[in-house]
Amino acid sequence: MNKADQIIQEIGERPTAVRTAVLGVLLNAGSALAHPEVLERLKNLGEFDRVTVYRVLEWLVIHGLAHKVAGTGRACRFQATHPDTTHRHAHFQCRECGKICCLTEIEPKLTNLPEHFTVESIELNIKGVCDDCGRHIPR
Amino acid sequence: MNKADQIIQEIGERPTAVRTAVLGVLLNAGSALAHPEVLERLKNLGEFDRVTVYRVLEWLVIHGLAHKVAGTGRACRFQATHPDTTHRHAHFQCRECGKICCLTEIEPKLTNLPEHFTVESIELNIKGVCDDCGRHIPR
DNA sequence: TCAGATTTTGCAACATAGTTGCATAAACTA
DNA sequence: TAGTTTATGCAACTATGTTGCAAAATCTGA
Repeated sequence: MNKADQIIQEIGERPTAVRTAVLGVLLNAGSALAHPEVLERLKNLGEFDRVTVYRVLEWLVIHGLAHKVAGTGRACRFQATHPDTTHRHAHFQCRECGKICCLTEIEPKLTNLPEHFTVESIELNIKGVCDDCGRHIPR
Repeated sequence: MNKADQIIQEIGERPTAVRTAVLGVLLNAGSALAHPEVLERLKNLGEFDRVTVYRVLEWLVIHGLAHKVAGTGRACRFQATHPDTTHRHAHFQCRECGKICCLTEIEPKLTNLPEHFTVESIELNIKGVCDDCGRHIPR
């Protein structure tokens, strides 16, 4: 059975064709994908409506199967939540290629947080130049 | 003389009417403002074109007089850089009222960053419920 | 397994956020 | 003050995302 299918069934929700396909795409991607990229990769798997894909991406986030990352551009990117990524981890976005990836080794530490704020999530976005681009592009 | 005017002159750039007005709005705001909010507040100061305001906001960022914060919505928010805010600081966005404010007391610490990534900026976004909303809205 | 209820999908239209090209206006320089 | 550069305003456009609604798919209980 499909990995994506399995994950959706495990949380007791309906593994429809679109959900399975979208989650599958996210699981296979090495980095966070923007909506157009997801749509592009779905073309190999069938015809899916862009609105439905938007809704499925939101659905995945609500059900904790993916998370939304705000990058440098205007578009949000989505990434499947792997069991080993906790709620508190960092994303790295490359200025050159725009790729976003999880840096699981980094644990953002909060010190001196004002007491009257209730914290629900922490996002640590690091921007710079990634390994690949740093090698190819002399600076 | 106007504070905004002065700041722009100090960096050796032209303090035009729009630039002074926009920077003034950002300086007076307690939190980061999205483009429509800036436009709204500018109405008291005269008629300004929305495209020009977009361009001025970008201009302020390029010249280091403001910084751009990605919030939960799609719109970017802009905040005047105060002398006491360093390049590495945190933003807090309230889930209820959407307000974004700087938390200068927090210093994001990076540990275990992979060596092959060149870091240019670090953004620590904390989401939750702010002081005001936490008091008014029982949860 | 069928009828009705619920959920999901697809389509069209709309909304929001931001960009581009270009002509005019303002500011600067010699 | 004339010419050059820079900034602004307007219109049109692109990108990203949302809403309403009807049709299709799925589920549930008899």
